[in-house]
Amino acid sequence: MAITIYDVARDANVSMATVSRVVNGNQNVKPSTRRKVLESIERLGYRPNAVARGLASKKTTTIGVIIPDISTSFYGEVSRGIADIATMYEYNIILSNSDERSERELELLVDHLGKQVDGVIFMSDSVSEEVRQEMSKAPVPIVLAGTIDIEEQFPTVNIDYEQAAYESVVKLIENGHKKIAFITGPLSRDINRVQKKAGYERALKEAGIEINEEYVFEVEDTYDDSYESWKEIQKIEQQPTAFLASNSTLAVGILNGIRDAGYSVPEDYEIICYEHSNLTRIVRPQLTSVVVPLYDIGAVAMRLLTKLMDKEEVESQQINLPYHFAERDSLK
Amino acid sequence: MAITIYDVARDANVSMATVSRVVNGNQNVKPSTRRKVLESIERLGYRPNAVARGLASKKTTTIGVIIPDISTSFYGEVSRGIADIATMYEYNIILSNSDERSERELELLVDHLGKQVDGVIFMSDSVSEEVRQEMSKAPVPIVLAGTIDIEEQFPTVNIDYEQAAYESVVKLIENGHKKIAFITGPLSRDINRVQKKAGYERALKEAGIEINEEYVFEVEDTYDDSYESWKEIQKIEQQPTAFLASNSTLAVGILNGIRDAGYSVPEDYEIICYEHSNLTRIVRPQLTSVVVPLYDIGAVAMRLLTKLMDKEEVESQQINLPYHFAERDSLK
DNA sequence: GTGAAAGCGCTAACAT
DNA sequence: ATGTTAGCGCTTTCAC
Repeated sequence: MAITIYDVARDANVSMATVSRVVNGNQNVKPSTRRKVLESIERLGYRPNAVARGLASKKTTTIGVIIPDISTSFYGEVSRGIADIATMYEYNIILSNSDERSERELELLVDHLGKQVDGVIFMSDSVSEEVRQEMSKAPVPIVLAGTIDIEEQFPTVNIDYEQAAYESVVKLIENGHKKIAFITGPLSRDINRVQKKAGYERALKEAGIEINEEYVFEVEDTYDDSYESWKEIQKIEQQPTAFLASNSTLAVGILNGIRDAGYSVPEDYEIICYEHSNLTRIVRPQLTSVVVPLYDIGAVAMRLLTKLMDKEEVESQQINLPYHFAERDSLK
Repeated sequence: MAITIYDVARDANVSMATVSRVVNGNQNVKPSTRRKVLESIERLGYRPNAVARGLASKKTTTIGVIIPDISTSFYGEVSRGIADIATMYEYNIILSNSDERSERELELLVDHLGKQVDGVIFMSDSVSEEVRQEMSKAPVPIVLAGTIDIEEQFPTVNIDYEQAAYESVVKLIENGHKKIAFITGPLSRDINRVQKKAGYERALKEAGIEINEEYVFEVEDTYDDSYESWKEIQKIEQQPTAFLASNSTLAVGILNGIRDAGYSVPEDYEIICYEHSNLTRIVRPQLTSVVVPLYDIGAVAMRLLTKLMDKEEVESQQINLPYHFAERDSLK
């Protein structure tokens, strides 16, 4: 059996309460008794039991993180931002993958809440109705990171994807393009449909360019799917001459499709994309992109959550972080 | 205040013990009472408190995962393997990043153990003496994943990196190379020094090729460092003609260095590497590589941990998974 | 098949 | 400054 607070109390000739006080850094302890207790703790090798502490105090210093897939560079980077700030505020993280299955997200939410987490950071490409309901009933704060909440009901940290798409397409238009394609993951996801596609369309509309649904390529969010999609794109009679890709993986798929077919970027086609990894710098030509501050999205979301858990006032619950363009070689 | 087991008991006119039994699927409950209890649970919206359960039962159904950096593709993939098997066995994961700082690893170990995890999966590039001691004292099983334990003290899941390096270099030798370089992350890490470099040297020795320390390039484990290292390599009077890279990121750094300088792969230089991401398929030419089954390493480690936690017999504590070569275009 | 009761190890009033 | 005590919500003997 492990050493408990009771063993320490007896060894140091004080009460459990006093031991608890020194362990928790309470100032109401005489320096000499503190020393005595610390010595007993050291000698016996006492380690507080966080589970017992959690039950008694109703705080676990643990938060839940529900994420689509930790093995992607996008979510890996966001998670690191979350984790670093969590460490700073001495929270542990329970991390679970949802694969964006709403049903699984629901299970995980219930599961994490059952573990009495003090807060939750939720990531997904859409917030389903059932998930929204469960989150509404949650007894602890929840922050969305890199996740669109069309109802703006929950605290959220993002960039303005719509504006970024708009500005990207404006660049392409300024370079003389009129046949601009948008290659994206599933449009069932709010982030793709309500934000990125909307910005793409706004730029076209503003330039008086007719929106052509044939130029919207909806694929699975994988390199291979994007690579294959090039074959479809080539079949179109009115070939697009420029691409906005909704992430670096898709952009690289198209890029390789183009180059393996013997064409050149940016001479024959220009490409711009959202950047979610260093892939954009690794390929040739390097890709001009919207740099999404993934780490910061995670870090700021976690910081916001700490404030919410501490019941501090927060000015804004819907945070949009700045982004910038990395001008590289896939635009002329 | 949330609904407790006591509320359910009263509502269903049974004792707490009975509620506990139906919640835990104990068969010693009459179907009719079970139904009654289930109905109360449903109506009141009762959710078991896992913290209280953990305190009473001394099992938290949570494991600790200590990982260098979740934002790398290597560890992201391993983690996913761990997480999927953990889900299967209904364990949650507390995930923490150590950045491979031994001091931090120690803190995390103590921290996770304090949270009463039922087991730990530990990843690092070496096992320091202090960490080894703390792990030895741990009251729960610990499994190392993708991590070399030179003392073979702890259960471990890996591939035979030494043999893989050996076979890789043999391929290069068979292609006529005698000046073969090894580009690697810090040699302070056991995995690089004791395994990969050793295999590299064994192949050379066996072929009667003199080992030249000038051909061992030790860099930080980043794309940029590897890319820059090419400039150093070029200064050598006796240029190497082939490379073994200890991971895909370093391989791509060298590859781009070579190509940006106007040389060709595989015509001027050949490259082979350990594959830790799909980068090898994305770059041109695609890289011939040793495919490391990262997901499986995580999955098997977690499966092994479940057996250990259940005190099942396990035949072997040191598991080496199979690997294979992906023959692509960076070798002639 | 079901209930009573004693903890699990700690925190947090409340006394003193 | 320190001690006493009542829980926190559950599991787990042990009776019946």
